[in-house]
Amino acid sequence: MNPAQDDQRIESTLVSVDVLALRFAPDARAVLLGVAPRAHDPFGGDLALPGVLLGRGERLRDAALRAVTGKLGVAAEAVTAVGQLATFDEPSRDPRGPTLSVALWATVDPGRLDGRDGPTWASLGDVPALAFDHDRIVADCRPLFRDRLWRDPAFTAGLLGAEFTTAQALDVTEALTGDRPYPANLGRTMDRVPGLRRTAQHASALPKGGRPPLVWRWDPVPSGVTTRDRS
Amino acid sequence: MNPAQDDQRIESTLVSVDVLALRFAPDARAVLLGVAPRAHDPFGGDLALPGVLLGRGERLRDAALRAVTGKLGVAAEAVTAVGQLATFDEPSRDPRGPTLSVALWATVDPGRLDGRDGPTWASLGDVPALAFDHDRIVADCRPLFRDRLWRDPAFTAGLLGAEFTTAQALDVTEALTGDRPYPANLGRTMDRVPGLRRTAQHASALPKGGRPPLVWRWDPVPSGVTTRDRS
DNA sequence: GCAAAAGTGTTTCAGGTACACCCATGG
DNA sequence: CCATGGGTGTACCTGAAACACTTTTGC
Repeated sequence: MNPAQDDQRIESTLVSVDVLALRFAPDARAVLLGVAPRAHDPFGGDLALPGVLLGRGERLRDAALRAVTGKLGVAAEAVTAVGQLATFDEPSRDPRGPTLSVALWATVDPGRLDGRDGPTWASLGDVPALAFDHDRIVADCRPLFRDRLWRDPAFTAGLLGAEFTTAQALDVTEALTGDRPYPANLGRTMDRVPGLRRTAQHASALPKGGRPPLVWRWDPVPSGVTTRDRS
Repeated sequence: MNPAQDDQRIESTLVSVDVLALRFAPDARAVLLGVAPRAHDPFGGDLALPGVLLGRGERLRDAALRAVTGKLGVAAEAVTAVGQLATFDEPSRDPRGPTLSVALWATVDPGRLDGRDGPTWASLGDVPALAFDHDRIVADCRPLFRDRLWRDPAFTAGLLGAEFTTAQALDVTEALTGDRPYPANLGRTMDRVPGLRRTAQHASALPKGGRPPLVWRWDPVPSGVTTRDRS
């Protein structure tokens, strides 16, 4: 109707990128979420998801890496994959003013973590109270993890690593879906995952005896920080 | 590590909201996508998805309504539901500078459109070339529609209206999934959709004869612009 | 009554779930 | 050789797909 109607608005919203950094801990047999105490107010000292403000022209994945390296102290090389989850637009979610929050997931390879373990890693099954609306973000995104496991190869490979055993796959599945599948059925599920192969190897040395589990491997994938995101 | 590390960046990215406005046309038996010629450069005159810059503190859904009313000339009351799709962060997607694009869907009730049909409605099966990266946005979001149909009640009810026939349900399903289900099977699918009920009524007057299809209705839902989005 | 289009019931098949059984290891 | 735990094969069950058949309309 009004032909002079224009795109321009005086002030634009700030965009923050909040990361749900996931890491599988084989020893604890749990999937951990990276959280860090906030350095400044608001919520100074409280635990929160690592997040940064998105810079002008910055890619979401780059901002996510910045958040994970800066706030969690995780080396960039330890981040195996990054992907998109959802966007939260509640204007009052940040007391400093309206801020859009784009939630991303990132998977961390515990093998590539440098020594000192600065950040707090909370078990996904027992996440402490977090600053801002991060509790809600975690709650809303948890079912999205469940959907991605075994369906999104980048996510799954990022979480489990290039090589893993059936036992570890069982643990991860239990952590993300809530119940532990029968090993036989999970094996068949994994057979249907493109790019995933059984190897002839068996992992030795289980803590308490038992048959050594099969080793699975992703086939060609060059790897690096991969994601099949719209960008 | 560096305790003085700060959230603040000098300049923040602009956020645009681009809307995939869907409308079911019972006569054409097709699902249409709302597109409009751009008023200004860049891409002046080219067709594009309706989009606006997100104002400071503005909700995504409000921006989407602003886009649909302003760019498509659709009355706000005709928008039956709004929801989130994905975020696109390619920095070069807008020649004017880096802009984040949050893609939303909106459903439009053709019955509540005011007379003059300003906007172009393109069949989802035959979308013309669009400005910016909107071709890619449409391509990426199309499978998301398929997932939402019969699973997201807000989306489904928004698209089909409060009351619809089996024949219309068949048309919509075919438009969104690519193939037409057997009427019997679709009926059973709809029986499993929460809130959806068969009525005793039959629609009369088919164009070319044939048995009059059943009428389906959503039960209590107050309606209005509904969405079950994280916000 | 013939064509068109929905609705009903039934068959079939694939997928997932459950489980009984076998195998390999530590003690 | 026993406990532990993964692997193999198989039975079962649910849910979706396909189709024959019936019902209701327009011409």
